[in-house]
Amino acid sequence: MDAFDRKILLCLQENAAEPLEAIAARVGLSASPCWRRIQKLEAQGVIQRRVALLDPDRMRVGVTVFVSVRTNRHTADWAERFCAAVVTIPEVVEFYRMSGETDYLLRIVVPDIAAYDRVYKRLIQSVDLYDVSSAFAMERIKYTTALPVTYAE
Amino acid sequence: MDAFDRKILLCLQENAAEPLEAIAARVGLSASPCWRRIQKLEAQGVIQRRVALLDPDRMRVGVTVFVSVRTNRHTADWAERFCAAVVTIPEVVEFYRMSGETDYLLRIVVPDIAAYDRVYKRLIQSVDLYDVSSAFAMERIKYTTALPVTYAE
DNA sequence: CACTCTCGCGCAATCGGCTTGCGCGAATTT
DNA sequence: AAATTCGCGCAAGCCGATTGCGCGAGAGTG
Repeated sequence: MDAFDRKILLCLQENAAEPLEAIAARVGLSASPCWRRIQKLEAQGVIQRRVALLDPDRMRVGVTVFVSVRTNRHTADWAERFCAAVVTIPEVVEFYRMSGETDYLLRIVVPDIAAYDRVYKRLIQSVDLYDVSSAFAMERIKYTTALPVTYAE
Repeated sequence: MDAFDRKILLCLQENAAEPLEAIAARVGLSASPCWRRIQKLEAQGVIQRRVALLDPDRMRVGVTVFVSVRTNRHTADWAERFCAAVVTIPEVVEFYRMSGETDYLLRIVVPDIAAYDRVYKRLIQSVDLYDVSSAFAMERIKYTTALPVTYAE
C-alpha cells in the first residue's frame, strides 16, 4: 500500500459516488490504474463494501443513547444468548464487549425517550442483567465512518 | 415515504454498489421508478452520501477505545476550543456531548495501546481536562451504519 | 556497463448500466 | 361519470466503467 492507495481510500471513504475520473484526477493518476487499484483493494478486503448513509433526523432516530451493561452471569451460554438477542435489535447500531467496569456497551438510536424505553424493556426481558445504565447524547459533534489511513502497511 | 422507499433504503444501507436493476427487483419495482425514488431521497437529504467502509484490521486500527471526558471549565470558549481540537484528530471517529456524569464521549480507533497513548497526550495538551477515563473494547460484536427504517414518516 | 525482464502507467475502444422521454393505467377528485 | 393527477413500465440514448495493448521506468543479472 503506497501513497496512491491511501489517497484513493481517503476519497472513497468520503464519497464513494464520485466518478472514477474525478478520483483519478484527485490522486494524480489516470482512470485505468486508479480503477485497477480499487479492484485490488476490494479483492484484498481492505474495502469491505459501499453503503449509503442516511440522515438520522429525517429517519426520526435523532436520539442517541449509550447503554452500559453489567452482568453477574459470566458463562459462555449467557453471553451467547445475550448477544444473539441484541444483534437482532435494529435500534442497536453498535455493540462492544468491554474491559473494565462495564461488560458491554451499546449505542442505540431512537426517535425519543419513550421509544428508548421500549428498546430497554426488550433488552432486559431477553436475559437477566445485573446493571444497566443509560447515557443520552446531547449533541453529535463528530461522526465519521472514515478510518485513518496513516497506519496501513 | 412508503414501503417501497423503506425497502430501497434498507438495500442501499446494506450495499450501495448493487446494480439498480437488482435493487429494483428486490423491492418489486422496475428500474426507472426505483431510480427516480432514489433521486428524490437524495434530493430530500434522506440519503446523505455514499461511502466505502474499510476493514479496521487491514487498516491497522483494530483497537477501539471509548474515552469519557469531564471538564470543570463550563464556558462556551472552552467548549469551542476543545471541539475544534478533537474533530481534527483522525483517530477520533465519534464524538458526542453527553448528559450525566461524563461531559463528552469519544470513540477512538488505533493500532495498539502505544498509539492510543499518543492520541491521549495530544488530547490533554490541547486544553486542560478535569477527568479522562478510557475503556477498551475487547470485541466488536455489532457495528452497522444502517439506521432503522421503521420510524421514518 | 549494457541487456533483459518485470511491473505498472496511459491511451483508446468497447461494453454495460444509468438516465430520460413517453404512453398507459389506477386512484382520487369534481 | 368524467376529468385530472400521479406514478409505473418500456425502450432508446448516452455516459462512464471496463479491458486490451503498447510503452517506459526501474530492478536484477551477465
